[in-house]
Formats: sequence, C-alpha cells, structure tokens
Amino acid sequence: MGVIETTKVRARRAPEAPVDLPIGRILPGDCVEAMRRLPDASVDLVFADPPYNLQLGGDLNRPDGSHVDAVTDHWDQFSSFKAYDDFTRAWLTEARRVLKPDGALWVIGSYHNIFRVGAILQDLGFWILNDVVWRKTNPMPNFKGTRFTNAHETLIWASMGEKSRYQFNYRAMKTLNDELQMRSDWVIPICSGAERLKENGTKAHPTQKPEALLYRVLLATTEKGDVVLDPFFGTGTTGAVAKRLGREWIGCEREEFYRGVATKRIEKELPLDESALTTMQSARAAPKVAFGAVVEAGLIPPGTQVFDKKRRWVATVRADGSLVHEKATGSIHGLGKDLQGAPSCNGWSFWHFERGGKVEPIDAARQDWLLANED
Amino acid sequence: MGVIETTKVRARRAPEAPVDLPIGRILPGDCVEAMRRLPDASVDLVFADPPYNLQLGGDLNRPDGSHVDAVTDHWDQFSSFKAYDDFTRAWLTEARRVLKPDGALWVIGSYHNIFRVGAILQDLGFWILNDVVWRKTNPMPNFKGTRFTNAHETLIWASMGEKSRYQFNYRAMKTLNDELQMRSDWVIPICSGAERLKENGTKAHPTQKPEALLYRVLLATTEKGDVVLDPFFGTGTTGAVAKRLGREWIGCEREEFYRGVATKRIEKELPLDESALTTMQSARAAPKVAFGAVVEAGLIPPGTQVFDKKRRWVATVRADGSLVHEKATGSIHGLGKDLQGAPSCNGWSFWHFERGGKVEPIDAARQDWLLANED
DNA sequence: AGCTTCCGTGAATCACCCA
DNA sequence: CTGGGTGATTCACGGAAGC
Repeated sequence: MGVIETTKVRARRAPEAPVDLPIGRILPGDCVEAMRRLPDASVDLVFADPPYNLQLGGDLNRPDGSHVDAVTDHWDQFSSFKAYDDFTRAWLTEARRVLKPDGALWVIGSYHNIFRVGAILQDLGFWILNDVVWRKTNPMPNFKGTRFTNAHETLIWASMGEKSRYQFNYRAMKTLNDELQMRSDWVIPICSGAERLKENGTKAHPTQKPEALLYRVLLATTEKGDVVLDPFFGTGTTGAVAKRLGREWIGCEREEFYRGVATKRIEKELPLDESALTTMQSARAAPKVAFGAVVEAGLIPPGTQVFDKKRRWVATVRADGSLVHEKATGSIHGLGKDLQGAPSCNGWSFWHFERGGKVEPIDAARQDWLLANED
Repeated sequence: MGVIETTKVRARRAPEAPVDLPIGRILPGDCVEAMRRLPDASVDLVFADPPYNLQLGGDLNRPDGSHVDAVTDHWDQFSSFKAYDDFTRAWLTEARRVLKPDGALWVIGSYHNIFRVGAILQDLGFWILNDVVWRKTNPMPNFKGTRFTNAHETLIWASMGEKSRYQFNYRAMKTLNDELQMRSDWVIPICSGAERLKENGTKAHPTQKPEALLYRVLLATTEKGDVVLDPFFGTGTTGAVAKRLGREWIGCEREEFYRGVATKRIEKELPLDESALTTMQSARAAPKVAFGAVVEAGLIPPGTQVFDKKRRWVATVRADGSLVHEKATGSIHGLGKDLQGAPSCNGWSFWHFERGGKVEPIDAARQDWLLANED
C-alpha cells in the first residue's frame, strides 16, 4: 500500500553519506569552474547539451576562457578542433568526478561535435550503453539542396565504466512504447509552439530542446529523488522536466539572461503528484519470493503435480519447495533447466499447475502470495 | 530545348589523365597495403565498412534459451582503443590519398567505433557533409532488457575538404523519397532472406550489408562510370550494386573465402540495361524536363486530352505545355494540385493519356523523350 | 492451393546476489 | 574476487511445416 513502485533494473546503490549540494540552483560562471565546487561522487545523472559550435564561428572558448576565433582555413580548423577537444575533456572530466560510481551521463550533439565528444568520453573511461538518435519530425529543410536534410541529432548514454550498475527503467520504457522495447531511435518533434520560450517576441534560446526528450531521458535512467546535473543549463529544460518528474536538479549557466529565463520557467513548473509518477514495475525490481514460501503458505500444497506447457515433463512438489521428476530433483529453475538441457530456465513461467479446472503458471500463485503479504 | 538536365549540385570535376586502375578486381591482403599500390587521386568514392571493434562479454542466450551467434571473428579483435585508432588512421590516410580532390568518403559503424572514426577523419581533413542513420526495421532485440534496442547504425558522408565540389544527386534522392527531400535517417531492413548469402547452409559473412543501403549511397553520390573503392569488401555488396548501377568498382579483402564468395556473386550480377538506367536518370531529372518539351517533340501533341486515373477530371494540352480544364489552367503539377485541393501533385504520374488504345501516365512520354534525347 | 503456426535468426559491448 | 544459485528476458521477418 502506498509504496511507490520503482523501476530499477539494478539494485539500489549503497547508501551514501549526505553531501551538501546546491539542489535546485543554477550556478553562474563557467561550468568547469562551477562543477569544481561540487563534491566527488554526488550526482546520479549528468545531462549535457554542450555548444556544438565547430565550424560555425560562434563563441568557442578555451578552458582558460580565452576566445577562439572563427576559422575557415585548414590550420585554424585544426586549432579549433584542438580547442574544442580540450574544452570537451575539461567538462567531461569534472562531470566524471562529480558522478556517483553507478551514475550515468547523457550528451547530445550533431555531426559537428558528437564524434569528438564520443571518442573523448570513451578515452576518459565512460562506457557507452547506447547511442540514441533523436529523429525530428519537423526538421529544417536543406534549402540549397546540397545535402540530405539534417533530420536528427545524436545522444550518447554512457555509464561510468563497463562494470558499473547503471539505472535503466526497462519496464517504464516498454510501457511508454506500447509494450514493445524502446528502440535507440526516438521520434520527437522539435521544440516549437507554446513550449518554445520567447522573450520580447523572439526565441529566448537558439537551441532549446523539447521537453519530451528530457522526459524520456529522465524517466528511463533516473528514479524519483535522483540528482540530475546539467552543465549547460540554457533555459532550463532539464530543470523543468526534473521538477515535474520529482527529480532533484542542479544547473550551470554562464549567461545571466538564460539563468533568468530558466528560473522563471522552473518556478512555474508543478511536480506531478505521486500517483502520476508511479510507473510500471520491472519484474526484476519486485521482491524475490522463494517457491518454498508459496508451498508453505499452502497456495501450491506439497504433492501437487506441476508440468510444462506441452506436458512433456511432469514433476511433484515436495514439502521443501523442491521438485521431483523420476530420479531427477531440483529447484523449479534448476530442474526446468536440466530437463530441457537449456542454459537457464525461469521456473515460475516454465512450470504450470491446475487450479479450479484451469491451467496456470506457478507464477500465478506467487502473485497471490505477494498480494497476501504486502506490508 | 532538349538539354539533358543533370542533377549535379556542383560543377563537373576537371577531366583527368587516364590512370591505370585495377577496375573490377578484389585486391588480396591488408587493405592499407593494397591501397598503397593505387595511384594518387584516382577514385571517385570510397565506401568503407570497417571492423566495429565490438567488445563482447560472455555468451548470450535468448529468453527461449537459444544461443545468439555473435560476431567473434578475429578480424574484429583489437587490443585497445589506441590500436583501433592507429588502424583507423592508417586506412583513412590511404583512402584520402587515393581519392580525387572532389571525391568523397562513406563509412558505416556503430557506437562502438563510429565516434573514433568520425573524430579521426575530421582530424585528417575530411569535411563531414552528413551523418546518416540507418534505421533498421527489424533489429535484434535487447534480450536481457538492459538497454534500448540497438536499432540503428551510423554512416558518415564526408568530402575531401570544406571547399571540395562533391557529387550529390539531389533530384534522384528527392524522387526516390516521393518528392520530399531525402532525410538523414534511412529506413531499411537488415539483410536477410534470399539476399543473404549462404555457404553450406550458414551465412557466408556475419555482417553482410543490405543492397538497398549501397544502392542509395551510390545513387546519391556517384554518377555512371565513377570508380568506387571498398577497402573492406567482404562479400562484395558494394561491387554488386556498383555493377548493377553502371559504376566501376575496386575491392580490398584479406580473407580468401570472402573474395571467392564476392567474385561468384558479382559475376552473376547483371548491369541494369540502358533503358532502366535511363529511367533512373530521367527520374532524377523529372521536374527539370519541361512538359512543353515533350509536347513540342510531338510525343503528346497539343489538343491531347489528359485525365487522372479515375477520370474525375479531363484537361486539354495547349501548345505551350500548359493544361486547361474548364476555366482553370496551369502546369501539369499546378493544375493537378489545384483540382485535387492537394498540397502538391506530381503531374507526370497524375495525368494520363491514351496511346495505341492503352492508357498511360504522361511520364511514359517523358521516358520516350529522354531516350530520344540521350547524349 | 491457401491459410496458419512454428521455428530460426540478425554487428550484442545483455544479471545480480551472496557466501 | 570468484563461484554458484536464483531467476529475468525478445522483435520482425522469412521459410518450412502443418492443416
């Protein structure tokens, strides 16, 4: 009753000592400097939408803050790649330090920068879990007809390392995708209409991301109460969606103007209530039930005949929850595995029994046990 | 009148001196060594499907217990990112040397390798024109429910430099995409069924690419007679499609087994005949052929009655190539659009006429015109 | 013949707890 | 850190087999 279902694939991270974090605040100044003031291993997720500005002549700054001139010829091109790489390595390094061992990173970019970002984050030890394509339903056409319509951007989702136990709300994603596994290509419209923030009639930020994108990212890879850090906060899409979904957030943003826009925006945002936040639960996240407990409770009494769906094998339930089939014995899983000669077997779905004239998987009895034993 | 419209975005490359190239041959051995024997600036396009450097753990089984046949071949094994980067830099450097100044490069990869490949090719001076996402209609699911279904691969299309005049057949792509600009995400099934090459009942190559992918690449960025080099030839998909489309090809392949499979395969491949190729050329030139030229040539004389397939509307052809229906007039496209109240209309397929007792779309007359006006 | 069902398979970085 | 036990987990398509 009243338990918020979480959707964790992995076991909860070990409880951490409380740390002092600027939750719900936008830190001014350069994001590398700002992140340096945060403690080690303190945030659950970093979502970053760094400047793409290679070859665009925009404002590209070296880590020391000096400005890189717009470039066209080859030598400068190289110098600009170098500067961009240094910048990327600097903020990714800080992000890595600030992330918990089981935390994760999302970065979004286009072909101008995403290959460099991806290679550098691999070099730093991040372990790529997926690259995700944001497929835009309404991209800007290629007016000159010289290339393919640039109709997507790329996100990289990475854990801290190969062995780290990242959060993935598999069931929530499957539910969101009409009971099919969520794929690595997401069809989402660009941000426009009422969602697009305006100041004095013009768009407040040139690259405002759609809230649907952040919604999916946060729903998929965080749980309620997790701390999300966005080093390139802009107009605060990450903060707004985090607040709505009951996640904590921290932003970094250099430009005072954007900080103002974001603050106003997030103030207006209302968290969803508890019931709306409840998501579908993965079977993996459910408490484990021993088959013996189900037998002990009398839901499947000792002596019951259980069998696979095609009735190739019939086994008898013993008092301790083990099964016997001819001379073979074992747990519901182990015996199912051995009989089939399979590498593994989920006994709950493999074995069936008759109850009230109907054939049901023994998992039905487990569900009954769970219902009866709620706290 | 009567000028054949080509679809090149850029001016034609300057005529080159003939060079001695192993056209239509598969070079054995390491591709870097093999490419070293090719002259500078001699090929128009490089298409490369390098090893992805997958780093797989143990065995993987499906929920039904069956085993997943993973790519564990020795050619995909690298000891470190450094080793993979060195390998990548080596083959890209040779590819760059062999490419003409206005040539272009395609590389396909997954998140395991594509970020490293992309960053290195940028470092070498290649200029990325698009990243293209191959969205698989039927990818393998994520059996354990631990990530998003990895449902796409990424291609990078790059020219030799920012100023180089690459080939892009905009019109052909727009036609292929139902009169919409071709986007950077391509929906194509994985290679299976009859197209999937088998030897002794098992797949000949673990990573055979679909011909539709190569078809689109070659149709978009080469013209008839261009030389296409594939340094990782495998079972020769590039060669087969190149031959079909009237492009010249050169392959490199280390494994004798694959060379044998590819040779047999390409021998069986028949080039599309002139008329089919012409059809394609005309298709891409579609709107550029004035209906007036077809009328002027007498293929559809002024006064001819044209009508839509269901004969809801009948119009009369005027001498200048415009159409009249009651009081409405316009081009074949404009009038068709207006009568239907549609946002757009391809008049070539909308309007029909009678010829020799048969009803044909007026596009048939355009095909005849193109055949008669070939150079 | 035609329809349905079953089965195989594809570039995959594919579990986690506890002793 | 390793090993062993429990138990969670799949989509589209083509071809064969069954009806």
